Amino acid sequence: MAVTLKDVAERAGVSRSAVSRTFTSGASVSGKTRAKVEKAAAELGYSPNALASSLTTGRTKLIGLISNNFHNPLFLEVFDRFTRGLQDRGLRPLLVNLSHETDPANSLRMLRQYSVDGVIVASSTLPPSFAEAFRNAGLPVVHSFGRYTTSPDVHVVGIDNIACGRMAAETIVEHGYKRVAFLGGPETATSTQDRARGFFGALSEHPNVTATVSYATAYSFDAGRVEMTKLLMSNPAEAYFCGDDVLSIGALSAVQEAGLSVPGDIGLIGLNDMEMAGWQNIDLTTIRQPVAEIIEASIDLVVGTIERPDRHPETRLFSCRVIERGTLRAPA
Amino acid sequence: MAVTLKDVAERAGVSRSAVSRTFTSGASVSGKTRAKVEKAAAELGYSPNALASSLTTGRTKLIGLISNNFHNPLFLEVFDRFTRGLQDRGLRPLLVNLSHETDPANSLRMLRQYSVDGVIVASSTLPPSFAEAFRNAGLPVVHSFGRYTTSPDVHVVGIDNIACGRMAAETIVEHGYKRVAFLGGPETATSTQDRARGFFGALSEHPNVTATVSYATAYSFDAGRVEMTKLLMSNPAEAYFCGDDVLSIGALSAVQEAGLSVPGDIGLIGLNDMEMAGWQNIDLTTIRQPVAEIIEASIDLVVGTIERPDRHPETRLFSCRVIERGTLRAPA
DNA sequence: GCGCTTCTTGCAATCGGTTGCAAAAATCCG
DNA sequence: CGGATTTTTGCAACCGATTGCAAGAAGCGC
Repeated sequence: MAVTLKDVAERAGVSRSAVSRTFTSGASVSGKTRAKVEKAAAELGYSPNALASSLTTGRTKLIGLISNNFHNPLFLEVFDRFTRGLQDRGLRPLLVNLSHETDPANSLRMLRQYSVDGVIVASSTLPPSFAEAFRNAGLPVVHSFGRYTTSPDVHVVGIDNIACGRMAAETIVEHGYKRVAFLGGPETATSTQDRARGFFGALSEHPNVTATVSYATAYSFDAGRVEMTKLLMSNPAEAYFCGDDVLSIGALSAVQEAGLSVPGDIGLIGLNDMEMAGWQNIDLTTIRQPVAEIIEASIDLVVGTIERPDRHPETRLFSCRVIERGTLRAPA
Repeated sequence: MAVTLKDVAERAGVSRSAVSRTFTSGASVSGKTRAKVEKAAAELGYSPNALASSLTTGRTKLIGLISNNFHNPLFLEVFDRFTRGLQDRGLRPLLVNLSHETDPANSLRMLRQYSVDGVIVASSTLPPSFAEAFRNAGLPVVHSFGRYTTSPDVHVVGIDNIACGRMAAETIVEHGYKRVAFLGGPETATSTQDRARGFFGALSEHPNVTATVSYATAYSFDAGRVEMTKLLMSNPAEAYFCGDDVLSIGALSAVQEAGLSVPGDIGLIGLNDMEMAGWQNIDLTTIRQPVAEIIEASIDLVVGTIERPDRHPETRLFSCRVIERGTLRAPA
């Protein structure tokens, strides 16, 4: 069925090596035979079998893309950019959906069976040990949207969640709020922990501002809505920094349902700047995470590590910035 | 670096064939050698190279998953379910992001290079010819969310868009609206064409209801918002059937910005029932597309066709149902 | 035209598996 | 226990490519 190297060689009247060489750049072939081969290949509709060649070259150009964030709308953009970015460099994403699994063993085995050249872990909730398992198995790996550590064992690309927490605090204070709060995601998520630390750290420099904290059970609309509904029942704060955008939108919904106005009665600021945050009927003030840059850097790093496997683990953090929309009142 | 069949064979003191056979189910191996092999394999941490074996078996267990819908939030759920469903059957999704390309040639070449066992085209906007190109190349293919045709050349799984259009019309009429309209996606999208046909077909049986039509430039929030803003400037209809949910939400935003009330002044009904439609601060009445069933059927069909390549092309349509929320007023 | 260097080319081994075949071993049965 | 049958096993060829090597062809300078 499929046309192989041998078919082309026979048709062109040359050896199989000659055909192979015309298709690998930098090999020595005369113009004459190259022409013959290309003609034959075109007539037969030949394209080389990448898997067979991977056997000898040791490169499959397959990249394992692992994620457990299939419910965060931001990740549709993440997958879009990853797949495009990888394709542009001639790499193919082999997608692994982690769902509720947190043990790397299965994914590791599977990705090794397919001899992926490298692995990208795209998740803001998986622990550093997850990505490390791949590095320990000798696979180039990058943890995107991962936690910042001062001495990483694997490449990490993402944002400085502590700095983001600080930025949120300062923004809220600048807007004149005095009684503020952090409405985090799950308390076990490292991103929530870091954002909380930054948030309260910055507030400690503003003794006239009081702050409280609570945690939603998930980074989800419902969790945000439920938690905010609860908060509204007893003396809520004037402004909330929410763990992420989808949580914020849930909280926003709760506030509106309670008949209160945003930002008049209650201010909100989110984090991510996912697409829906900009929808005019949501209009969420938020902190933008530079997704495109994070993904570009992740791909660069994994490619770089494939080329130089001993490359030293590196952390690349990108700075975020506040996107002012309609859920915080005008600055004081 | 990697441990191979040969290493295991040597360690276990058996032939390479023996090792291979212990790892392929249904092969003849005695309990004794199997035990020796498994022990050696475990000690060495061996797992067979799927790509190498694909050379002789002709099966890679790789499935090309092609899509160009990386901006429709519904597709995050689609990717979630596809990747999980494929994984559960031991298949691996090789994701292809079509972006703005509509020529199958590149994807086809690439997927053949990787000898995928089958292809799933997940797109509501690509023409039937796209999927057909794969079938013509001898690859098992299923078009998910594709257009219904009476004599398909490839498997198609999706919904009956004409029936959905009819359902939307009848729902709007039952709710007592007399001046209604269809706000479609791009006029070139087959899904929009079919929904329009069903919508106006059903309305022709209600001579006392007047209907108009217009088209947004894309299935997107902005396009919906822009088009609705325009419509509101001159004698808008009382209720709109919008091409899909994200378009509907854009339209909803435009109506709210104009200071009109939904469903009091203007009614809206969407299509898809994506997650955000159920968010309480959106609360969109819409027609639910049974995504889970569509994806299950798609996977079944592609697997079935891999097993029996001559299988006759089949169309599987799933019925939709109205999800009543808050953007249509109570029935008359 | 000759000797030398530089390019091309084909052979054959190899990558990591699978599988048909025939020999060897184990099992069955009377 | 012996012969027939069934199971297990290893050999060797093969899947579709790449690549080191040595031989052959071309190109060079004089």
